[in-house]
Amino acid sequence: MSKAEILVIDDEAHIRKLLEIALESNGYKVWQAASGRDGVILAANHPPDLVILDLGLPDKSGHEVLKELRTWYAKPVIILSVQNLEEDIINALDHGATDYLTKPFRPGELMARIRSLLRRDSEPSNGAQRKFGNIHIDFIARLVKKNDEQVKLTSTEYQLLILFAKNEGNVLTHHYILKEIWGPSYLEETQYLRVFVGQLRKKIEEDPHNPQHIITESGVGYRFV
Amino acid sequence: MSKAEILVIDDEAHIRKLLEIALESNGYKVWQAASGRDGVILAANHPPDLVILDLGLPDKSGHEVLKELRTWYAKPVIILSVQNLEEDIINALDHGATDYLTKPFRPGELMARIRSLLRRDSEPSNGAQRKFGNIHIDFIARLVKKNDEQVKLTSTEYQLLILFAKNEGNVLTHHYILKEIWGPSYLEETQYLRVFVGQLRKKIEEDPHNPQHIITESGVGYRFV
DNA sequence: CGGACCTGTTATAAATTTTTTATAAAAACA
DNA sequence: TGTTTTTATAAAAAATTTATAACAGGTCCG
Repeated sequence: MSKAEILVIDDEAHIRKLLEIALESNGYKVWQAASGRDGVILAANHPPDLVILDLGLPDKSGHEVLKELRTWYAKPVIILSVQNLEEDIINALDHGATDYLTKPFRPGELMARIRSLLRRDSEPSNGAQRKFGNIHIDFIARLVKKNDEQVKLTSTEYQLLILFAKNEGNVLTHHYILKEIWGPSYLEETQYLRVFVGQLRKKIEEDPHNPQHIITESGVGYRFV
Repeated sequence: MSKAEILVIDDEAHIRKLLEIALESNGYKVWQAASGRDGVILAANHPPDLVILDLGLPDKSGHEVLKELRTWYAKPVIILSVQNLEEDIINALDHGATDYLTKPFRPGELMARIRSLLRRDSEPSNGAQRKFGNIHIDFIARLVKKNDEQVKLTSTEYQLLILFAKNEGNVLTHHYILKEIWGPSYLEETQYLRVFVGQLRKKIEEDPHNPQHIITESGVGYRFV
């Protein structure tokens, strides 16, 4: 694999410099933007493999940049923020952030996370398939198998499963799932989600009444494991 | 790390002098303000790493200064008070004070508290996950582990734990917790808190009857360590 | 056209969580 | 010490959230 390219969007010059040094010494190619506007333009002209985005930007809030990016950009976005607010984390994750660090952070930890995200991101593309216990997903063939036998999923069910698979282990909020699958005007249609989660469970769970893969987090959302 | 900067807001010149000597001899850079107004302005122009604030100020009460600071300032604020009024202390803690001392105080104790607060503030609070002894919290995955095994928390229990974790070591008053979790109209529902603290203890404490993490501060609130 | 299939919708049962109540235990206080 | 206040815990009732079935309407396809 050639050098992974990483875009840093941060208004603070010293943070950009710090990240530049750390990232380049780890073999990444680094692009930099000092404002949200520049960052979005740069990302559009030259899509990086990963974005590091500061929430506290001068021109537009990081949340806006994230939202804008996510209209077309699918790769990992790591959020930096001075705050350690659960609310903020949920909000950023709701809008598609992949990971989250609060300043001050240890560069070593950031590097570890970047490695993990890039690894995960390159996995499905080389094999284009992943396994979750007895569930096997082939992204190219758009095929799902449970215990080696093919499972027939409808379009919506498949999208839902892919979304879960991409976020293995994390809780996905109702709002986030609804926004991703049905669109932003369906945020309150939690019942759709229940119905489709039910259908998906019937097809991929060994015992749908006692799900091992799609775990419900009451009051919050679902978690895929 | 470069010198931590500490702002002292106190109208009594001899106290300021005492603190200046004590703090500088401990390697801190000291800023001083003799009035609440000056203190707020100084803090805004040059955000310090920690604020020491006297409650008995001539122009505006220390409570007002604290409130004003807290609209944008997130770092530790240590309250000084001549009186040993429980009410006053609780009020200050309710409004975001981090710790408090009553005059006369021993400089050694103040230094110890400052060290502890600054250390905590510069810790690798990566935001994504933290450890408190045998308790491990992953904010991204919204996962809590006790001794490496997953603990299932309800939404409210989790929020409560996060609030505690964010304020490790501080006393959180009943009012403050209730306001943060249930909202400002639940300030008097202390019983809710008792029930949920009990549930949380059952799940995360080794011995719930002899809690090591969630410590009761009778008459005041709880402290998470 | 008719049938199979999928999505969206509604109704209702089941499960979980929160709130309330009661009472015992512990701590603070005088 | 005895009294009062505060806290802990269990258990109930209430409220909320979730699961599931059923069905209407639309679409696709032969």
